[in-house]
Amino acid sequence: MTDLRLFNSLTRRLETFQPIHPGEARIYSCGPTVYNYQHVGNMRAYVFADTLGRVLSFKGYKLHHVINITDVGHLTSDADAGDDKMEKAAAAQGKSAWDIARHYQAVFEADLARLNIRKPRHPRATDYVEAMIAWGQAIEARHCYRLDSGLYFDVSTVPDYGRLARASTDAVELGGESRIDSVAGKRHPADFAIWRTTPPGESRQMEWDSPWGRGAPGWHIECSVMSAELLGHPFDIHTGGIDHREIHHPNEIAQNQAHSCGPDTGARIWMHNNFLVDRRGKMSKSSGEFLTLQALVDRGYHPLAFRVMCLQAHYRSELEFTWEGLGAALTRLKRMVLSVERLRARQAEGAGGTSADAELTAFEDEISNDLNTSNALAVADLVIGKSAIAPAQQLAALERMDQVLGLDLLGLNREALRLRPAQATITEAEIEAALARRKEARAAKDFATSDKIRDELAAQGVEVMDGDPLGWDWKLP
RNA sequence: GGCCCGAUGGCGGAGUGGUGACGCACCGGACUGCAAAUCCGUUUACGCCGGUUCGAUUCCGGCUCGGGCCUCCA
Repeated sequence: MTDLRLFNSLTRRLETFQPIHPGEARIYSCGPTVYNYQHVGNMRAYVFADTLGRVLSFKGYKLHHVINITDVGHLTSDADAGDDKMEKAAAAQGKSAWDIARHYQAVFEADLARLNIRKPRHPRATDYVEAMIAWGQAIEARHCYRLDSGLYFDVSTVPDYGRLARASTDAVELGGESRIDSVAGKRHPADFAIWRTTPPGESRQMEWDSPWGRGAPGWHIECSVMSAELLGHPFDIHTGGIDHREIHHPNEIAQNQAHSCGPDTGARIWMHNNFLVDRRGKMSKSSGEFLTLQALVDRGYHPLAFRVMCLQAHYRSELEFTWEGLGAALTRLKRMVLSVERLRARQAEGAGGTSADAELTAFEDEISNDLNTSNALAVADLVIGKSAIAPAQQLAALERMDQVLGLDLLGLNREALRLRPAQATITEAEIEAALARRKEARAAKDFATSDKIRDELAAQGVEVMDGDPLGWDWKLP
């Protein structure tokens, strides 16, 4: 079996995966704050985390995967002042913060399912507040100090703070002109809140009693606590978006070091996926407009086309989102699915032909090389096109590869990929009726009528496909 | 202002010190009443200037442009 080599952000090099617990792989992936919909850029992170998990399963490891749900409201701007996201959303929608969190968590989980992301554990931060308080108490004496606004972590008390971000404590301190006023009393600009005390006279919907007053936990503490509770420290791999490499994960590491009283970061390998970007830069929720998975579906693009799009690029590269690119991915997926249907029809031909062993080996080599899904996908296409391999063998190989690709290649069909755009003005029944009339006209060699019907359908976004068993498809923008 | 990353054909995107992935589009062919869908086949690239080398898209330096982080963020 090929060794699995993964890029560790901690060392900035490829490292061979060595499980801490023989035969097991334990992964923690930073999940979303559920105060709004997730955009497709967010979803790329989970396609990546899922692919990593699938590769480990493919290689025979028993997988323990956690994607947490941040349902505690954190702040919209400065780390220690400003509005709370969850409470702000609640106020805007006239619901409670708890309802907001439940709603967006449900939508998030449904989106994961539509992308064939296998169901990991989704612990909620609000279920671990007691443990967070206990963690804070454990590290307070040696690593924290109190201010009126809460309990703060002193980053100078742990070794190598910012190692992951490649920033030394000094560099952070000297970091040029600050664009944000820092909280009065903080010993160091990089110090962060373990607990945020609710200001006197105010109250929040989500708040708890603590030794530091009534308030809410800081954002960073939840990942330290939940990963320790659910996976045990140290665990194998911690994943997240590349933005977490600079602030959130260094802080998480600092907390872990403080708690274990040692240099250990809590996880052996830290991995970060790059952003999905558009012409103007990375997608961002705070900057207003953003694309949800549902917006793609509304336009008639199957969710798995987005997964193909993600898989075509390496997780460490920025990926450009365009509708043309999504359309290309959908076309590719359609053709792959069609090929599988064809292979299935030829399965009875017998077992003559070569095996697909060489391709399976090549496939494993690619995914073992820091998850080169781009090349792995190309190998899958190679299997489809290689007629020297017996159809049954081709199918078996594709089924095996799909354990990693997660495209449901053997379960999908062309009809399942034909999604009705939300703005379509014609119903499927009307289309079928028009096609029946067209069939009569063609039988009577009345091509003028036949072509007229076809033009009318085209005007309504429907593409007639006579030579295809499917008969018609939506023409996507 | 500080730190960091990227620049590959029409688009997206792998990868490599020397035989120029892959997908989509395009073009040609098959099929079709004509198209479309599908299948088969072909074409197009490595930002600029130097350096190292027998040879660089790949290594080094500079430049230009683009992006990220420094504030919640996948």
